[in-house]
Amino acid sequence: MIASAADIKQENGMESASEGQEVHREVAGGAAVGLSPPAPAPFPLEPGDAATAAARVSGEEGAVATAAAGAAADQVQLHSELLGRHHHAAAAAQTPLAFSPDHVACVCEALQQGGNLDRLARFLWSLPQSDLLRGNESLLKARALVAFHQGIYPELYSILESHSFESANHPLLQQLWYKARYTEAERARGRPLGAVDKYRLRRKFPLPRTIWDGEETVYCFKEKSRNALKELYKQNRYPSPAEKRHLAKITGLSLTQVSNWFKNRRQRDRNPSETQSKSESDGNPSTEDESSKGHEDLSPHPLSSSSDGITNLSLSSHMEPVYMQQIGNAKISLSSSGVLLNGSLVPASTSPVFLNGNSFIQGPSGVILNGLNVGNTQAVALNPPKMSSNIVSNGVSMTDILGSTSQDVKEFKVLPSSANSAATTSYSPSVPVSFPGLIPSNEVKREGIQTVASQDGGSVVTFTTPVQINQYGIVQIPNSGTNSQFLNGSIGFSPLQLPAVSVAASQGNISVSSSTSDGSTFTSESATVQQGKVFLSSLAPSAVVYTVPNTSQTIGSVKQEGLERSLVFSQLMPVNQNAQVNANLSSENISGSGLHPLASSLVNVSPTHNFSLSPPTLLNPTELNHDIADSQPMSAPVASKSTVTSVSNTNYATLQNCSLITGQDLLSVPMTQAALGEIVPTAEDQVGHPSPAVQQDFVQEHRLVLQSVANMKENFLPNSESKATSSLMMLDSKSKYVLDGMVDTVCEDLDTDKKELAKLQTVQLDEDMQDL
DNA sequence: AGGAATGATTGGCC
DNA sequence: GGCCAATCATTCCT
Repeated sequence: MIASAADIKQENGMESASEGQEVHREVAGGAAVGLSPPAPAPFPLEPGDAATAAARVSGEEGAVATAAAGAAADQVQLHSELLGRHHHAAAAAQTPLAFSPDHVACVCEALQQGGNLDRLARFLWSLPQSDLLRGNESLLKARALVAFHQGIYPELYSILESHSFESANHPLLQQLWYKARYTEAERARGRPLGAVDKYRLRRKFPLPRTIWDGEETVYCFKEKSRNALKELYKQNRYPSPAEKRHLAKITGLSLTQVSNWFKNRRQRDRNPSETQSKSESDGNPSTEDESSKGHEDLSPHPLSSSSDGITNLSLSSHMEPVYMQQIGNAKISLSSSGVLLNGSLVPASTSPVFLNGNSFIQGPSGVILNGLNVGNTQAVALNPPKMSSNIVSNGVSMTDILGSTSQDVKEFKVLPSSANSAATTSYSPSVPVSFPGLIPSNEVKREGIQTVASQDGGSVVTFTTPVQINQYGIVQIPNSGTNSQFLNGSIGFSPLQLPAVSVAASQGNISVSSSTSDGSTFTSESATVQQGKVFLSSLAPSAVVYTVPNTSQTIGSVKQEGLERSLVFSQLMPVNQNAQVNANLSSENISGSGLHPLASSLVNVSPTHNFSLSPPTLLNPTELNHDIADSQPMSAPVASKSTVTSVSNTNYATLQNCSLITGQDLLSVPMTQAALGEIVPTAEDQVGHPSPAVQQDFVQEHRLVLQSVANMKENFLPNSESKATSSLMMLDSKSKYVLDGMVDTVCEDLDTDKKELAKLQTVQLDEDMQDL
């Protein structure tokens, strides 16, 4: 058994859990079964028990079980009973399934969550061979668990190596892998293994790429995480709690780990004699201490960028940062000489800030957008051209987002990292996004100089003309560097604050308006893209499409009002006032380890953030002919601290697939079965949208809905076709996760050579429940 | 195996 | 609750 966090770390190189409680919970949970000493011999299998097993799971875990899970279990019971009668007959293999593979997967998940591997084994035993061979990931995972439990390690290795698992399942499977190796070695040696022994075993038996994103770790920390820490350390040796949280989220580390890192770092810098590794220290003491205070005020995410495929440009009006999501692979170059975004220096030349399509942290001089803030309100790109491993899995660093791409069409995994790390929802479309052409090489020019002044004393970013969006979707803001200001003692740019920008897309047109929501001093301007061109025109300040209401609420340790609040939106979604999106993938609230590793495929969505958008005046909802019938009022408070809404468009078609949400409407999140996995596209160009499993508790109070509006096509997308379907699935009874819905959106663009897949809108918000 | 590098923990202080 | 110094434990390299 894992006895300590260190052990966890040991067992799973990818995992660095510092929070002992979480670790133990993990051990005590689903993983506990898997990690317990394998049964010496296969337990008697009684096919008839499979039903009871499944049923009992839902019953025993009734406290958290959902009706859906129960129903599934019932079905399983029926099925199992049926199979049980005929199991030993040759006909068993031909016995038609009483339920779909999804149901089977659901039951597997439920049984795994329940921790009863014996029953799981019996259930697997009861399944027809054809099902077992089908390759369902949940089934494979279940088989791996059973193999481990039964001590059939060769089979375990074979399973793990034969299928490329979703990254959400990696932590668990990695533990199985290592634990099996350890156990084998222990048996061979006849004595317990020491730390060094285990380490050597890990080196000897590296994880197969099927359960590992390939990202190397050094001392348990991934290099990207380390770089992010170093970058911030250079700017600020004493990050504020908010910054730490953000950093924790972007790095996938726990808050404790981040704090420890800084603490150790400071200590070892103070005592160079102890450690020769002074090299990391930036040797710029002048920027060290004083920067922290200012940071705290400004750090909260003016500009954030999520990894692959999603770019969040924060255009904030004074206290209300707004994240605007870039499309496709668009890059935003703020200056030629590099930009320090809220405390992080971003050399533009060497460390491009990839908004939408690339990691925010790259290279040795990683890019931290908005300093630490990326994490807190981190938007999650759902439509990255290529998805990387997600941050969300237990103990898996969020920085994974930069990493591997799942082969699978859909990869949606949200698992809190074991140590309060950030949770991320990611969605990887199977179809590459063809961004070029999305925005015609025609210029998007912004003429005139716009100066943005922040009322809260924040940084001011002045854009000199022209702002251009080239054919590659790169937004170029010349001379921005010269106008940057040093804020908070930070070197480089202070948080980028821009007027709120509203974007409405219609039939290839993009209208962008920026204005102040609250009488801010920002000059209102609007940009309209028509037929490939973007026109920026001044608008009355009142003409705000996207604004974040001024709320004076402060959440958590964030003292600055509005700083924690951020709105991330894409051109896709005009959102009206009162529309709220509460989607919080909170890792801190729900530690990955606290969750049963087995439930790794489930998505945690916890409510911590919501955003309120003021009604756009630029675009009249009626004009857009939006029709959102399924909208539901949200019970969540309108004003919350941090708000992150991320909607990603990666292609032109996506832009067209806009949804306008009116006042009381809810954003509906397309839910697919992430855990159960198989998204069945209805059309060739249809992209299944992985949907986060919403934490049940949260779902009750907050409905996160991403909704695609079909109506848009009439006005804007004559050729596009979108449809949304929703379904409710309950994934597992124990983990309290609910697959809230499933929405498949299809967008077909006839204007393009290739049909574009509609992208999933995602909302990821994350804020600590603890703060609440 | 030894030692450096690094993350985590402990106890004290403010 | 955060920071510090000291220390322990693990990771990594040789």
